[in-house]
Amino acid sequence: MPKIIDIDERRQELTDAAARLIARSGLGAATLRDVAAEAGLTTGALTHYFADKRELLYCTFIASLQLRTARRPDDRPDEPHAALRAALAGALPMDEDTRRHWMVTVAFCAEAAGDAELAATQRDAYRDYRSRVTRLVERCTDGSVHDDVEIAEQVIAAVDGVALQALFDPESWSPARQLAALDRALESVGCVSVSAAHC
Amino acid sequence: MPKIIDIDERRQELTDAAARLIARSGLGAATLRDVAAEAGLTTGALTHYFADKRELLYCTFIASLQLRTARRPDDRPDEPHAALRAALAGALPMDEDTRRHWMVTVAFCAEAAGDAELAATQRDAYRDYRSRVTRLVERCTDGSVHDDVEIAEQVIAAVDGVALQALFDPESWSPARQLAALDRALESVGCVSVSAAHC
DNA sequence: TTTTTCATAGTACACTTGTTATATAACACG
DNA sequence: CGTGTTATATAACAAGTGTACTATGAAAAA
Repeated sequence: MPKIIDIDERRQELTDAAARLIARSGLGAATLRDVAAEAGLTTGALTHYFADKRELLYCTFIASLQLRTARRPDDRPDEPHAALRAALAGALPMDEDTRRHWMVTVAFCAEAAGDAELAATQRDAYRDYRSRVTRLVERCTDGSVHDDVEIAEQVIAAVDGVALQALFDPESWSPARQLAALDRALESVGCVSVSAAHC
Repeated sequence: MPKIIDIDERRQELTDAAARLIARSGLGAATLRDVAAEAGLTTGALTHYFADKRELLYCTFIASLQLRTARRPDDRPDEPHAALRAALAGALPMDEDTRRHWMVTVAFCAEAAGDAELAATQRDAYRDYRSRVTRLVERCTDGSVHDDVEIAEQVIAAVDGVALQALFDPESWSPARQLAALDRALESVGCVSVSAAHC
């Protein structure tokens, strides 16, 4: 009867367009018309898939989060230290994709200030991230220490701090420098990975 | 001849109102009318002191930056390690003022995505911060090491990473926990301060 | 007191926004 | 081949935006 369309795919096209626009020109530039145009559609189609602008922003953040979490299942090393390093390196804004995710995150945070539900979403995303990294740390320490959570927090903080600086100063923060900072953080915490030489 | 008014003070009242509004309800809620009303004035007065909304946001960020940098000249310790620790602790969102500054910074970053001048401002602010912390680190290491800048970057990253997490999860990040994370970072970098006991 | 000059209020305007409603086009299915 | 259902486009709307303009008030200086 109806025109068959992959609704999830369409939604992702739209959230992708929103993310692209936010990263390129800021949150203020992400108007409904512009997002629709970026996706090659019009507001009519957009409102068909998202009730609000708020819902669009929410889904854009979630989609960007999943995109960063579940990408490149091929280069996921088995060795614990390498796995930890790879997971953390994936959060650094070294390419266009991770940069975009970071900009979406920042925009989301800026909007979450006055919105308790968005703020809770951001908080839970961080908690998930923390527990995931904690598991990776546990595999490294093999239960020999009792403060895996603290270690995870420390390396997450190191990575996010570097990311925040690198976002607006890519000249000072080449991918190599970002990785070097990550390795320094891993080293000073005792979870040294394989040397950075092979990168 | 004219009505004499402290123009700088007025400007600060307005940027304060803007910062308060941004921190409370997000950047989107910081409309010119609302900012003026928050300061007890009207848009007429606001446009008398700031040409644009952009200039208002810019000055709000700068003012928030200076406010955080140059506050409490009394509790600035002389001992190098304590001085470093105090400077870094001042960046943690442990009270309403620093929380506000962080929210303003996030909002500024979200807007700076599409504005090269704002982005450059954010970048330079970070560079200033980095060189200031580097000087404090130098006083700690006494020239015994050659990578003071790397150490400074590492502790800055640690602090900012914690701040970012603490912003939207204050339940998990009490001031004590934030300070503990800072001390852990200082310890693992070799710049241990006086014990956290006296705080 | 009078004059001058700026601070501020108030208001109007042009524009953009998010949203809603309506019309058209496309396509699966009987 | 209709036909009904849905995707999408178009258009209109009301609200709110930043900005510009004008009028008023207040106070310092003459």
